[in-house]
Amino acid sequence: MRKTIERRSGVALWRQIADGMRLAINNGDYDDTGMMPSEATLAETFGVNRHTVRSALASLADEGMVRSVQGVGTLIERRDRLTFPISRRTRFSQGLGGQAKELEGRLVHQTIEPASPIVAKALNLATGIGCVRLETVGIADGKPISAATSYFPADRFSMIGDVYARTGSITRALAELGIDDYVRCSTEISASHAEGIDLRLLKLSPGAILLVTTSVNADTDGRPIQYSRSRFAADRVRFFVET
Amino acid sequence: MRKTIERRSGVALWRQIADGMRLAINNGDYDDTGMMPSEATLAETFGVNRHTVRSALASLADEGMVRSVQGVGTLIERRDRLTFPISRRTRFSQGLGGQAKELEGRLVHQTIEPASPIVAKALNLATGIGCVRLETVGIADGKPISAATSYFPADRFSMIGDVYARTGSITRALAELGIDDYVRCSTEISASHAEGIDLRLLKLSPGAILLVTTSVNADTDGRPIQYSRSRFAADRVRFFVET
DNA sequence: GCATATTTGTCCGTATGTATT
DNA sequence: TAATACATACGGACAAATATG
Repeated sequence: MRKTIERRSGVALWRQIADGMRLAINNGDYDDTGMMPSEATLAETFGVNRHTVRSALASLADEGMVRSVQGVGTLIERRDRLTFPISRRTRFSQGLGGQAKELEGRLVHQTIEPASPIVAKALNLATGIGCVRLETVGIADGKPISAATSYFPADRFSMIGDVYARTGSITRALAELGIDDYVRCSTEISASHAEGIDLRLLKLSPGAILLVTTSVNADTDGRPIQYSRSRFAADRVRFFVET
Repeated sequence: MRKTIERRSGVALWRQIADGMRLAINNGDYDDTGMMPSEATLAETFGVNRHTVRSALASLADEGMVRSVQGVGTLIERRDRLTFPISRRTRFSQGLGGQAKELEGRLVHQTIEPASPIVAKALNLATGIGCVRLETVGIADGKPISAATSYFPADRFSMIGDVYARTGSITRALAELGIDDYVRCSTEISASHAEGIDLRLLKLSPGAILLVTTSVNADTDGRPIQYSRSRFAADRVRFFVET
């Protein structure tokens, strides 16, 4: 199978090749052997010089995806894409049963600020009403999966940052604050290149892709309680919508 | 607002900047004036030379996003990210009401082939049963939005390729073949870099992002009739899930 | 019409990164 | 490892088109 590599496109050949190989690995293309083809074979496949393939493999090795062993070949170290169900009952920490051994939510930052027009509309508040903003990172088996910015009405949830920091879960934090149950109203999904702080929070390399969800959760009375924008490392997750 | 541009990352600065500006345009950041800031301002914002900004703008002009006029500035020509609802009633040609003037489905290729294990499982058939495979492209206002590979059981839908080629719509093609109504059972969503034929079909440049959906449609009796893998140009669409 | 500031377009040269042989 | 070719990025200077008062 001959891959398409474009020159003079503003993307270095080695990066295009690295992206292609990462895709193939996550796709399970090399699952039978657990190894990459030889550098010579890859160079032939992509139609480039072996040096260029080596640059691509070095980049993948850098992010822990593969490991090259002299005299043996290039071993695949990691291949995993978690499946997140999206439904009325969507929670970060549930629905992943068995897919990850350890789940953790970490509070990066919290502030109280007046609601912007967008946040106000989503939470059904007047613009300028105080909101708690949480910056959080979701971690599965020690690997950062998502970075999220969440807004809660400050009148009802002024303490949620502290509780979340202690419990590591929005669901548990809301439970302590009297919300036994809540539902996902809507989810908007898009994709973009990772930028700025997300590169660092999610330990991504430039050019990496984010799956971005914008969602609203409401209590059982239908009152909005949380507006979030979550950025998922696209090569680690997929979403599943049952309709 | 200072954007993060990474050097020595394997992605040319002008491309990172072009991607950032495309994102901002689609995000509506410049809607008040309908123009980009001056090249000098952009160069300052991104912390690069004006020539580099010009390369990025040239690339955006190339894809019809902006148009530069000497002495005036750089005008925004197009700003569009279609919102696709995902629900039990998901169809390409519906739910886009008003978002695009002209919608079209084009048949690229069709074959009849035995069902692979994955296709067979999705369509609830035995492996090896004949299936019609359609390669299609969805076009809105003359711009390719999605490329899709669809499988239908050949016994019931052997003619669907021809009907689709004539009608330009899966829904209408199924209607002619006796399926008045059908529902979306499940949708899986992921994202990856565009590769190979998708670059050409969707007229994308390397490094572009795809939103990939894998879905199953069934008739009203619950029998699966269509299994599809659709690749959407991520900078032209978003998905919306109501739950 | 005129002068001036602003903005894009084009040219020069130089240094560095990328890819091949 | 070295030599080569090309793409990328920067800096500066000036021309051409447009907007403003």
